[in-house]
Amino acid sequence: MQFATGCMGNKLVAKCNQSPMRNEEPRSFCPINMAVEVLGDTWTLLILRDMMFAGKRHFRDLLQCEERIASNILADRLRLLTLEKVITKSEDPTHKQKAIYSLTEKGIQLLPVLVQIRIWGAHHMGKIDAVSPAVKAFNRKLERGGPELWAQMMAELRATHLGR
Amino acid sequence: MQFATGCMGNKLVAKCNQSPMRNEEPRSFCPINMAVEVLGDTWTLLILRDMMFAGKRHFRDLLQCEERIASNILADRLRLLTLEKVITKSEDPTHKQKAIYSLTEKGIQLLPVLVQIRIWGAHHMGKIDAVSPAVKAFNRKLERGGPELWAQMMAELRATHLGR
DNA sequence: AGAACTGGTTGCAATTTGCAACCGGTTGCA
DNA sequence: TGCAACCGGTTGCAAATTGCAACCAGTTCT
Repeated sequence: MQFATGCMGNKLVAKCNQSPMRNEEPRSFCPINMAVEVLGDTWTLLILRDMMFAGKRHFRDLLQCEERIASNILADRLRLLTLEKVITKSEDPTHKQKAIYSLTEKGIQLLPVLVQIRIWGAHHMGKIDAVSPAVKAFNRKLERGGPELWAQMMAELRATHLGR
Repeated sequence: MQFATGCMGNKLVAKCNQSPMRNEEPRSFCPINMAVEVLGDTWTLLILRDMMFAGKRHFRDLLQCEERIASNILADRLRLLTLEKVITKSEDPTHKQKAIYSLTEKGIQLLPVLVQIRIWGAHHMGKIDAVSPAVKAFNRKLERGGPELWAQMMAELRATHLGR
């Protein structure tokens, strides 16, 4: 029990609203499939988006996402991402009850995936007038930037999430 | 009714085992979210994987994927992907009952997304000994290849799927 | 002291998934 | 010609997952 903040008798209970404990065999060992088994749902990538692009690292912040994720789903996804070592959870020194979620190196290396998804989405799904000029400009930058830009962004994430 | 092959009185019935007709508003207009609303489930990306990397274009072929997708789910996802214009469906001239699924330009431009997912999966989820040397070699090639390689692969897909 | 904020949990209804059986038409082969 | 195998699915049902809204016990702010 490394982080026994908060409520509820800490009885290792974990039944409600939770995806399987991820003990099961993967459906196959294809790398794409293994990745999809972690990322392939409606919320996980949005959580990572908010951590990467919006700098959100607290439960309450992540809960405020534009798409209105439910708190039980968020809790479950954070648990799974932690289990998969895409993120880690630690205490916030400034507030006994606050948890800080950080990207691991594994998580940071998802940035190119997110970037490509964003480029594709902006290109093919984007309602032009529904996005602010600033966002549009950043999309263009991402498209032009290429691997070097991603590397730079990943370096920044390493600085803030891994303290390097 | 453009393609009335097969069975069932064509009564436009569509109730069982189907995701919503996708008439609903998106949860938000964020490009990543809009993309995730199309791609964010456990099967869609695997179908696209098989179309892109394994050249599968028939229902029966796609049904044979390693992960054993159920036929009703496959039918539903193909319907959604068609609705989203990621793929198209057409008749096979050699066989009245065969449908050919083709990637659209929108679908082909998902290749970089799939490639990044594959790279990440191979890097971070891969059981080293569970993958053939040929696949491993191709993974390395993808990693080194960069945007130029993707462009080349996309050109090949255009040739076979769009007949250009 | 009380209000507001912290990271969640709980129960329940509604939706989605997965399974297995099945369907009617088409095609290849003997 | 006849029949088996193949074609793209559909159907009904049980099980799992999602979404909602209320709630909780500590902690911090005022």
